[in-house]
Amino acid sequence: MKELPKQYSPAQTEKKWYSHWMDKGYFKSSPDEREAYTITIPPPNVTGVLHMGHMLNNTIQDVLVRRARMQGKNACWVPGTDHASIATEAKVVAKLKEEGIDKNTLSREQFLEHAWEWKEKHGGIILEQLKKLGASCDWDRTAFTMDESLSDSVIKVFIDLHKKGLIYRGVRMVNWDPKALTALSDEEVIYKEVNSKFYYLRYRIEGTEDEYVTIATTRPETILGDTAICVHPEDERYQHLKGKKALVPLINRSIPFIFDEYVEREFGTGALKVTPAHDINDYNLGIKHNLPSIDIFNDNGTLNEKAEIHIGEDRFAVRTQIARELEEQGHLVKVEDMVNKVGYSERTDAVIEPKLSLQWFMKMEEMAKPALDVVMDDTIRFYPPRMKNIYRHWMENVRDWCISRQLWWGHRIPAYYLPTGQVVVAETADEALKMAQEQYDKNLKAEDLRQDEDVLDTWFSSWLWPISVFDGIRHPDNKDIKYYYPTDDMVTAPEILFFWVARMIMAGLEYRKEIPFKNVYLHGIVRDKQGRKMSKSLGNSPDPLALIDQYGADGVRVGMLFSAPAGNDLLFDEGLCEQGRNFSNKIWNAFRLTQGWEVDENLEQPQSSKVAIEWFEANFNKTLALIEDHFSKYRMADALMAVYKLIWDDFCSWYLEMVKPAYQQPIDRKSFDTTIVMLEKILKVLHPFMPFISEEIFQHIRKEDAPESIMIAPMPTPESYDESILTRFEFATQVIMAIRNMRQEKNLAQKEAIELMIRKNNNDAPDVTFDSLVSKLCNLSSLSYVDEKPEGTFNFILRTTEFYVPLSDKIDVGAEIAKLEEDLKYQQGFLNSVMKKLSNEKFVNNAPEQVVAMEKKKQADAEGKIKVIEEQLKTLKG
RNA sequence: GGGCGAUUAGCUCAGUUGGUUUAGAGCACCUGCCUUACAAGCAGGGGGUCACUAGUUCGAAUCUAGUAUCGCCCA
Repeated sequence: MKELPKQYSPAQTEKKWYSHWMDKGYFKSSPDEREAYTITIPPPNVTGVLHMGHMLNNTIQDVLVRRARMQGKNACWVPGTDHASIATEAKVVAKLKEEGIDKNTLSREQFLEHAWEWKEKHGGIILEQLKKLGASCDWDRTAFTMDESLSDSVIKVFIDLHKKGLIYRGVRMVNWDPKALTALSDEEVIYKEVNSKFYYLRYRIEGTEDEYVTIATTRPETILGDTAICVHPEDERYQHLKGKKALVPLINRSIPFIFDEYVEREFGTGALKVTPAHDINDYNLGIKHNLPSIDIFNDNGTLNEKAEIHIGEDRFAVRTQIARELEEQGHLVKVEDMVNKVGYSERTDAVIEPKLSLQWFMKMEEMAKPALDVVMDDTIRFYPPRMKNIYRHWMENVRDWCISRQLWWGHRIPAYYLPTGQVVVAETADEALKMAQEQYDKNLKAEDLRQDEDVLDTWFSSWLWPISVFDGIRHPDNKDIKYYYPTDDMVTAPEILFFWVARMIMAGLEYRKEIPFKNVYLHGIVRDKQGRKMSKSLGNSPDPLALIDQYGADGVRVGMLFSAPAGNDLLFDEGLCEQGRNFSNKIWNAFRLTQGWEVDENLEQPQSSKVAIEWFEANFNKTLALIEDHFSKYRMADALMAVYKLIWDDFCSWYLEMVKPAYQQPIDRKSFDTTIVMLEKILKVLHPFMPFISEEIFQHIRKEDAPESIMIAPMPTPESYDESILTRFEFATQVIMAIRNMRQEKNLAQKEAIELMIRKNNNDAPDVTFDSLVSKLCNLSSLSYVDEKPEGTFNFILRTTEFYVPLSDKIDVGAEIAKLEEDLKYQQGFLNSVMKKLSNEKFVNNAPEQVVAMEKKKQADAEGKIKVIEEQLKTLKG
């Protein structure tokens, strides 16, 4: 016998098998005649590190891929990363700053050198971490959004959409990040509730000495950019202001009063300062009323010369100072505390400044429609389906997408400006020059053209991901794209449903005339036990790699999945990883048990083992069908729970106990071989969830002719089974549990053999199928059927069958009677509820036949049982 | 303010088109066990007016309306 440790230790095993799989190339996929199963990874940030969200996301994908592979499909999981423009550039800028280098002193080329250096150093760390988790990605296909083929695809698509008129340049109010010095999309802005001050300021009315109008604002520094004061046209308090002007405090600029129903009379004083350059609503008002825009901020959030005062100072410093100055000069009426929502940059946490600027936009309306349709008609299925509603709401209210970013790291916009301000869009500078010469001026030279300084939003490359990783934009007919596209499953978080999933669908329909994936599985966000999002600042996120060290990758995978019910946010609890580890250990010890058995070739198979096997096979097939059903609904936690119970409860607690030979006794050949076959089957079912331990044990028990690895072994498929053996076994377990109970109550050790007598009622024929098993598990010296109630025995009743156990203990008649009476009370209550239904004519007439029949059966069962109990009571009471 | 969703055992959640022994699971908890695979274990056990109110129905955790509380998205 092999030496096997009592406790399973994952560390060595996991390393060993992962490199074995890599060496054998089991993760690789290339097109062939088999059915393809494809997942493209939601690309994590290239310079990021693994967090709990990735753990969950990739565990789910690996389960799906491994399962598909074992089902005989050509499974391909494409890994990769995205360049994360803002996040990466911010990190590089910070790193340069530490080294004393200011980004502004570098040329674009110099900066990009630093950025690529950073990417080479940190890029891909996260992919290495995924290997620790067991991810079975085809690593040869690892893609990066700034790889040549993916970059070319982005540029090609930009040019194509520009030609189609779907990309345009326009002035818009954008979310400006003064720290990153770039525009952000709406989705990159996080609104937080903060405690602010509400300043009531009075503006003198022009041409008067002491007439004022009071407005309220949370941003007093922006008065320097005011170009009007707006009141409601029906507000009686302000009728006298028609045609008049007010003077902006401190700088005494004269601004008109305007009247618009936009103003809420009840809010503040009912008079609103209008700063079109710095507020989206004011901007719209400004357009309507033809107001000038005065942009008082520099890009970095300091004030510029248009502010007239405090030039060069930071907006927040100015807020404090200006409040003081306003007070000194008698313009501050009062200050109130208020809570309002302020936008913050998701990446830099800077307060967002609404700012007018010239940006590139993509029209969304036209593309959104078909992308909405394919989801609503279930061409693409969302799991959970309720996400369809949320998707629809967004797609019906979609706004144009601001795709330019004022950064260097990313895909530079292929637009070239002529000295005259005209613009040409072309793949290369040469082509741009040619176009410019043809369209505008044939004397133009290369140095006359200036390429746009900005890069494209990272999502503008990731929306092509399912196509571009197979190079399907540049080469639409290549073998890979034709074989793998559309992909099968997209596994991601609901927070990027719009950023990414919606846009991938648009891109797929636009460039392949086909959906990018068939199913979208949206898993929840990983939160801590208290329901808070995991974040660095809270420090409430465990280190995933430390967890793997502690519990094994298998254990952590189980822990993640257990906490992930379909589509809900999950409250992560380390205890679940511990449960996963304990599960590993349980499986390990089940395997150990079988390895300790000595096989006796001459031994005949006992009846108890024979029926145990029959039962387990039926049960196994039933569970397989259940697991398939869960998978078909993407209910991973439920599928795993079914596997967990199959192994722990059914295989370990029942089956192994049933076939286990007595201490130091040998086992017969037939039972042993079948047990090993069973073990192998359940390991296969387990493999997608716990790839390492299943491989380790599989290799120990593998036969010569078996597949070389469990990960390429065929997944068992459910076969038909005899349902009745399961119900009959169910009754046997009740008998066994009742006897165990009795032993415990009477303090009777398992070692002491007992007698069992059974009396059937209602002329029922005894079912002896599992008698041998009951005898074995309960250590019975004899099991017999009797017609008369024996004297001086302990007893229990199951359904209408009576069981008697003669014991040397004195019987406490009072206690027995009490127990029976309690049972009787319950049965009578139950019978009552059944009779209530059956005596209701409407029920009998309206309910389906089956339901009525079932109730009648309940009635008969209950009556039979009551009769038996009553008889026993009569005997006891004597 | 607009929309979406939720509320079932101490915790996290299942409960399919209303009917399957007067509601299930895992964990936690309680009791007894170091019984020769596993104490990272074994054998048992307790625990819920299905948020509240009204309605539809022969029958409601399930359908409808209202109330309360919470969450998410958008403005």
